[in-house]
Amino acid sequence: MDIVAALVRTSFLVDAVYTESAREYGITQQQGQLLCVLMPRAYAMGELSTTLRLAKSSLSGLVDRTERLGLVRREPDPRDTRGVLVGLTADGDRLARQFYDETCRRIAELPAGLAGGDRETLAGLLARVVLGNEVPVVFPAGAGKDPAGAGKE
Amino acid sequence: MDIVAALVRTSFLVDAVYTESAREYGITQQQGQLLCVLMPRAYAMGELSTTLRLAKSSLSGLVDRTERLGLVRREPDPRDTRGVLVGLTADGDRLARQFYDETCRRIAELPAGLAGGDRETLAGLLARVVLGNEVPVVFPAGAGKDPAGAGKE
DNA sequence: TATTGTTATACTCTATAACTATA
DNA sequence: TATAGTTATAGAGTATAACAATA
Repeated sequence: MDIVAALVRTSFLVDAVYTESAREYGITQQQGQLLCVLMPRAYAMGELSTTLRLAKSSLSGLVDRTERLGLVRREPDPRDTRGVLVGLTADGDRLARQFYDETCRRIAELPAGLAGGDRETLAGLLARVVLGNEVPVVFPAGAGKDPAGAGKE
Repeated sequence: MDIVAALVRTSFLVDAVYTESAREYGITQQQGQLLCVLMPRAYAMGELSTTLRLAKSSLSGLVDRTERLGLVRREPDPRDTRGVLVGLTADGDRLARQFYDETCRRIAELPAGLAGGDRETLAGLLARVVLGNEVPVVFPAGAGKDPAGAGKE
């Protein structure tokens, strides 16, 4: 298997786990991703649009639907009257942590067949790929409480 | 960056490249994936449903839309009167090869910052992850003509 | 005038449930 | 009765273009 097929099929696998986990928490993959991005802090719509690589109108709709679930909230941006800041509600924060922890747990199981040293090597190489390609932080490492089993590995 | 964040962010990155590439060929990511799966041979709807992890009605719609673009074709299954076989049309085969080659080229660029040996190591470790988790072959390695620059690496 | 964000509109994607036809 | 697919329906996701309000 060449590097391209390996990357694409790994991506497909991770995506399926992420989607399935979100589903079990009553949210969609996109909503889960939004919650994870917002875990450390509130974002302006424009920032979110860039981070999630979505057209701004697409993001408006995503925030609308997630707001309707009571998971995020729009607040005025004190530094720009035109803007809004999107942040987690108390419910959203609780769900985000649960979803994040559980999803970490499941994804951490994917390389279960690798020995500890190989997992370290894989993590290091992927980190270099990610950092070399300006990937926005859609999934913070070690945000919130230490996710079970995924903290330092 | 731990292994979980590395996997999720890599997945996000690969997904973005794949989607962008599809877009430039006038198709969606899902249609592109369908075309790639069908490159080696025709599939029954049920097989496709399993391979792409889609509900069968979701797949019916996807095939409908892709058929409307003239890229795939439904044919009766000679071995089961109830079933249909979905295969590429001549146009679909041509587009699939172009899309596949170009997408391979772009994804092969993602680990450009890694030395050849490190790329080999990464490919090997990811292959073990994929093979250890029963990922369907959504993106064949080396199907059709040798994709530029992604053949043996 | 440029930027921030929303609305209007039109697709695509997805799933569940009900259905048809064949095995 | 079980299986292969389709249809009906509903909602989520996405983008482009036009718009409102503020910088």
